[in-house]
Amino acid sequence: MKDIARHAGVSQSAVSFALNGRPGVSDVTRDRVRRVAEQLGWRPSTAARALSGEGAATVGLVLARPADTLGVDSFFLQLVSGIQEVLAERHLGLLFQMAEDIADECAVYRRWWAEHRVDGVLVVDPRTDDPRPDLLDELGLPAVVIGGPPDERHLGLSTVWADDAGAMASVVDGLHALGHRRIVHIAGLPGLAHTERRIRTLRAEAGRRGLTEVESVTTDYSDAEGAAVTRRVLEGPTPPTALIYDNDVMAVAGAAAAAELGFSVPADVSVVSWEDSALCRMVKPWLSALSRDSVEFGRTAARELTALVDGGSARAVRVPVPRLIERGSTGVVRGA
Amino acid sequence: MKDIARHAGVSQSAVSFALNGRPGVSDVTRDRVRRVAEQLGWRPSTAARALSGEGAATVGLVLARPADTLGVDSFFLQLVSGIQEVLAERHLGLLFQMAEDIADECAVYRRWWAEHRVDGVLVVDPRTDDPRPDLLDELGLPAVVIGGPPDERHLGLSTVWADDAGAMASVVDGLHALGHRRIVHIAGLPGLAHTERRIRTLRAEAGRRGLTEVESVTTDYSDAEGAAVTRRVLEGPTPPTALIYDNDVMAVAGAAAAAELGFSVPADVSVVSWEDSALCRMVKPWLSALSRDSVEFGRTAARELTALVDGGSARAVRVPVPRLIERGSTGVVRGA
DNA sequence: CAGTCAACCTAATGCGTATTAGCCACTAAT
DNA sequence: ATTAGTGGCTAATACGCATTAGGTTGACTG
Repeated sequence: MKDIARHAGVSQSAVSFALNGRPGVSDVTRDRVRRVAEQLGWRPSTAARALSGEGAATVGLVLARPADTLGVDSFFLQLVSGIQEVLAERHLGLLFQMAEDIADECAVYRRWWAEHRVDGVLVVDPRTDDPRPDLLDELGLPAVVIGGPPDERHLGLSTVWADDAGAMASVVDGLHALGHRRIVHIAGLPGLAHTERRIRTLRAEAGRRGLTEVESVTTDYSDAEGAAVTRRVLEGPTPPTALIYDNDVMAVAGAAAAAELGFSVPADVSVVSWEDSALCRMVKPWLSALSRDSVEFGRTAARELTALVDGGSARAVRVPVPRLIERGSTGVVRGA
Repeated sequence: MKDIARHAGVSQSAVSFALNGRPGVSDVTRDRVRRVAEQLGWRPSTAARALSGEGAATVGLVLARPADTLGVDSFFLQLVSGIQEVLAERHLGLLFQMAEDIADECAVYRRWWAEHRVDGVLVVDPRTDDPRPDLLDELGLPAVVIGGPPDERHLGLSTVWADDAGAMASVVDGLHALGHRRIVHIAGLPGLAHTERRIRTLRAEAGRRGLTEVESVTTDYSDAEGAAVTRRVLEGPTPPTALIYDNDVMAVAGAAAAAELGFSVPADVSVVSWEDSALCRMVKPWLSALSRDSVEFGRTAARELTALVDGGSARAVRVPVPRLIERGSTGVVRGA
């Protein structure tokens, strides 16, 4: 800015006013300054900006998954892609960090806050009994919880969520209509909020219909556990006729395991994946899956966070309920 | 620091000396200051640090892939996981950005550089005729090219690479020993450096053995193109007996396509995937794959970048050649 | 006992930006 | 004709840290 001021023959303050659209300089001076700045390829130093109270122009995202459980995943990159799209427009940076566990993640938030490194954070994989909302509220760090249930207890936190309960109800509806009475839900990690929500809803829906042979089993989302649980339940005395998997990886692995045991999909057992991706179309038959727009999910979350950072008030935004794409893996119960 | 100074009864300078291990304060004072800092939960403001010449304590990574070609991927997250591990130790942040294309990516580097936002960058997906090394050299931004060939032309750039040529040679060796003479290589994106390297090596190896029915076909890495190319070559007059896929997604899709056409794997056609992941064990038979330690790859790259940022000189580091894991998808040629 | 030096500390400055206070010339209003 | 107001600018300050230049004390030396 010193250089620009010199070239344009004005003071640094005038340059600042001109470039930030503040009053205090004439239009001709403003234009001149802008041209010089352009020509010199000037960009404000984020450090200096941050130091003079403008915030860090950065939001944070930490992913707390141990490195070894990091498998094939399409959701996360798509989510980030959507987030980026919105952040890039506003020239906001995304600081990304991986953590070993939630405690580690909290430490990262604390550090970021103390270092004034981020203006806000995006929180993923909300849990039941999650310490993060409390912490972020305490720190006064604007945050958007992605995938969590609406949270009225924390006034600084926005929430972006899909109605898992509604989706689960519609899946059960569909399977029930096809004649399925014995359903097993191969769920994800036990501590996650949406896992518990789906399990609860499934139980409620089953109760409403008087279905007694419906259960949920939690896993670590891996193909190995997905296959193992599938084998276990199919080898039981009264095998289920429908399997609902909480992600695509387990669904594919589970379908393969079922085939190995001699169960034909969908004649003997129907399979539904709670995540749609290319994976679901790599096996025969193609898997029926709940599809959602993960990129748009990311966009929405980022938009909420920027609103919050700009001083807006927190709110809960609902994204469309995932839609069931019927493919070849679901059908009427044999003999029904 | 003002608060700490007040609490400890010394000047701000003394606090700075004490906390940064500089001489100029007695040991007792140093301890006292440190205790106070600890108690107050002090962390240096990155903005202020950066402003006073310490660098941004951040490195950048931009991924230039259009959002819609973002498919199932295990490599990238693992790479980032390794990168993080090293960066986190040194309390360096990772600024992540997605870009539409290489030009966009270059613009991001320019902006980051002008804004003093990063101390260095990690460059992925190097291309033949890549504009990025020139740009980064010109900007004087320390950089590590991940997966590129050693580059002596740019003195500020380190390179971390695996010997694709060696790996390709060993794969061809293996297939040749099994009796394969007609091999098709379903390659990745045409502009990428490693794609071209593998293609060149395959041609050279074929030439050395007098194999005339060996070819490479470039794709966009998607399951759709992987399957399409597979169908096309298998339906030709003299179908190949071995297929080498540049990633796991195409390998799986290709194997499925082959099966649909009535080709049995590996009796009629052998399949090798140039990327190992859970995917390769989700299909029957399990796919033989080239396995590499992507996490370690990331660690190495991050280590090189930190060395460079610390003022070290550029160099080319070779990571181990990917190893072929023989599973059920490769075998002797029928009738051999 | 004055002089020298080292140890320990404080004061002052700079980094690049935004902002606030102040200054000057000129116009409009009383 | 004086005053109040205003547009257009400059000077000065703050932000939080690192660093450099001083300054004070006490011990040690000749």
